[in-house]
Amino acid sequence: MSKSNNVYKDAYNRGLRLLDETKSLPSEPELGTLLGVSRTTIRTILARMEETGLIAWNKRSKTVLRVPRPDDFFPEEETDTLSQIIERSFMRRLLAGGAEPGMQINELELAREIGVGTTSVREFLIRFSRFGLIEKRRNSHWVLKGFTRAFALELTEIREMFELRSAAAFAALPEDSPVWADLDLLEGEHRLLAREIATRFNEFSELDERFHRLIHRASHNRFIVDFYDVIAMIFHYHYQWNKAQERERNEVAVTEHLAYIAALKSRDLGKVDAACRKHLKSARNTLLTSIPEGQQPQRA
Amino acid sequence: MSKSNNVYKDAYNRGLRLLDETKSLPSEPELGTLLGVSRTTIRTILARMEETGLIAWNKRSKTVLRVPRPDDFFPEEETDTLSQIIERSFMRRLLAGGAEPGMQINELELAREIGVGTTSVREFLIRFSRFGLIEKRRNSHWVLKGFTRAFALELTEIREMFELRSAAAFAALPEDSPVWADLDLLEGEHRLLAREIATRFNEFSELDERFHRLIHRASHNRFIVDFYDVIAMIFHYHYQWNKAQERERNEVAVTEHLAYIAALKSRDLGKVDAACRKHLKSARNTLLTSIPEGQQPQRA
DNA sequence: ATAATGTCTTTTATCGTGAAAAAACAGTTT
DNA sequence: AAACTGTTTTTTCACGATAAAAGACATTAT
Repeated sequence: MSKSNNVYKDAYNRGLRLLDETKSLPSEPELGTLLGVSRTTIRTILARMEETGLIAWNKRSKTVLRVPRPDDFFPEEETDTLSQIIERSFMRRLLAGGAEPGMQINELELAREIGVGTTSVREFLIRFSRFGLIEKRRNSHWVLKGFTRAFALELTEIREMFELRSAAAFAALPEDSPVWADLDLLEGEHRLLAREIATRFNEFSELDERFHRLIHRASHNRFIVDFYDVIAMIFHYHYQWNKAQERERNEVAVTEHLAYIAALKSRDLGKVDAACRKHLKSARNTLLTSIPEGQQPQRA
Repeated sequence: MSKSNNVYKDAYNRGLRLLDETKSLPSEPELGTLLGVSRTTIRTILARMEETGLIAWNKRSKTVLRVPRPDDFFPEEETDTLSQIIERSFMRRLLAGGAEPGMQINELELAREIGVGTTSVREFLIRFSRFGLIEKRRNSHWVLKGFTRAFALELTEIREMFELRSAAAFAALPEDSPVWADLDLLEGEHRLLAREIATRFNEFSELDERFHRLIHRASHNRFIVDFYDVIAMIFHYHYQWNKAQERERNEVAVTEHLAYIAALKSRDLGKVDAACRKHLKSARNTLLTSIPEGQQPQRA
C-alpha cells in the first residue's frame, strides 16, 4: 500500500473552501503557500477540481465554475496522518482501562490491530516516548509506565517551574514587544468566552493552549517551549476522557486566566507570581482528581 | 543485510572475560542475566566457544579448556549498535564544521554516506530530536538548529533549574536513605582522583556523569532524570571536541564537586545552593568558551 | 526581467520481508 | 519440584522497494 495520499486529500478539502470566496484561483505557488503543500500536490488538486467540473483550468486562468457540494469533499477520516491514527488508537487503549502500569507493549500486535506496518508503530513509539509514559527495554519490548498519580505530579512539577519562569520573563518584556498585542487579543477572546460560557465552554481547551503557549514562548528556551507539547498532549486526552463538571471547571479557568492576564499587564512580578500559582494549582487539582486512584504502579 | 549480530558479538567478548576467572561456566539462564542477553544468544555464544576449543560443553557441564587469546575476541567495531554508529557519524559531521545552522538534513544522503538503511537513520533522527539540535519540517526535511551559543544557554538554564531543585531534594533526604552511602563512595573516588589528577584527569567525565545523575535521581521526577541525557550527550561530545586545558578544567571541577558533596552532607540548604551554583556556573563557562563565536543562527 | 507553468528528479513515508534476538513451550536432570 | 537444557514460536531490527510529495530545472507568458 506504501503511502496514503492524505496530504493531498486534506489540502483538497481545504482548497474547496477557497472556491466559496473567489471567482478565480491564484497562481500555483501562491496556492502552495496558502495550503502549506508543494506545487506537485497543488497541481494534483487542480487536476481533480477540473475533472469534477469545479473549475476551468487553462495555464494561468483557473475560473471557478460552481460552488462545492458536500459530496465534493473527501471523507474526514481519509485526511488523517498515519501517526494521528496510531496515536488515537494507542491512547484509546491506554485510557480505556485494563492498561496496567508495567504492562508490555507489543509493536507487532499494535501494528496488526491498527492495520499498519511495524515501522510506523515503531516510529510513533519513539516519538511518544518523550512524554514519559512508556519506556524501552533495549533489544526488547516497551514497557507502559502508565498514566498514574506519580506521572501527573511529576508533570505538573515541571510545568509549574517552567511557567512561573516564563510568566516572569513575559512580564519583563519591553513595552514595544508584539506579545502585548497578542495578549490583548487573547484577553478579548477570554472576555467573549466568559460572557457565553454556558454554551461555548467546550471551546476553552483550544484557547487555553494558545494562551499558555504564548507565555511559554517568552522564556525563549526551546526546552521550555517544547515541554508544552507534553502538557498539551496530556490535557488534550484528559479533556476528552473526563467530562465531569467541564463547564464549571472551564468557567473557573477563564476567570483565573483573566486575573493572570491582568497581573501580566501590571508588570508587578509579585502579582504575576501569585496569579500564575493560583491557576496552576487548580489546573493540577483538576488533573489529579481525574486519575483513577486504584491504578498503582507495578513491578515489571 | 537485514540485522547485524552485534548483540551476540558484544556479549561474546564480555563472555570471554569470564573464562579468565573460573574453571567452569554457570547455567544458561544465569549467564543470560550476567551478560544481559537472552538464552538464545547465550547458546550461540557457547556453541562458538566450544567450536574454538575454549570450552567443553555438554549439557550442564561447561568446562573451561583454555584462556582466551587476543584473537578470540571479535573486533571492537563489530560490537557497536547501529544507532551508535549513526550517532557517531552524525555528530562528527555536526562538529567537524561546515554544519551551519539552518542547513537541511537529508535522510537518504546520510543513510548512503553511513552505509545503512533509511529507516535506521529516520529512527535515529526522531530519537535525536529531543536534544533540541534538529527540527522536523512536516512531510519534508529536517533542519539543523546547530550547536550554537543560544543552544548552550538554553540548555544550561534548564540544567541549573533542575539541579538546584534536585540538590535541595537530596539534602532533605532522610539519614537512612541509601543515597548517602552512594555519595560517600563517590566522595572517595573523587578524593582518589584528586590525588592522581595529573595522570588520570581524563577519567573525570565518567565520574562527573555518575555524580550528577545521583543528584538528579533525588528529584524523583522522570522529566528531570531524563533531561540529564541531553546534558550527558552534549558534554560527551564536547569533551571529545574540546581538549584545551582539559587537565586544569577537571582539576577545578573535582574540587568543586568535593565542596558540593560537603555541602550536601551538611544538609544546610544555603550551603548546598551556593556550592551547586558555583559549580554549575563554571560548567556553563567551560561549555560556552568552547563554542565557536562565528557560528550565528541563520534563517531557513 | 520576473513570475508563472510544464516536466523531470529527488526525497520522504510506508510497507513487506528476512535474519537476529527474545520469549514461550516442552522435555530432562538433579 | 525446581531448575536446567532442547526446541519452537514470536518479536524486534534493519533492509530494499514503491507510491506520494517535495523540490529542481527548463520553458513560456506577461
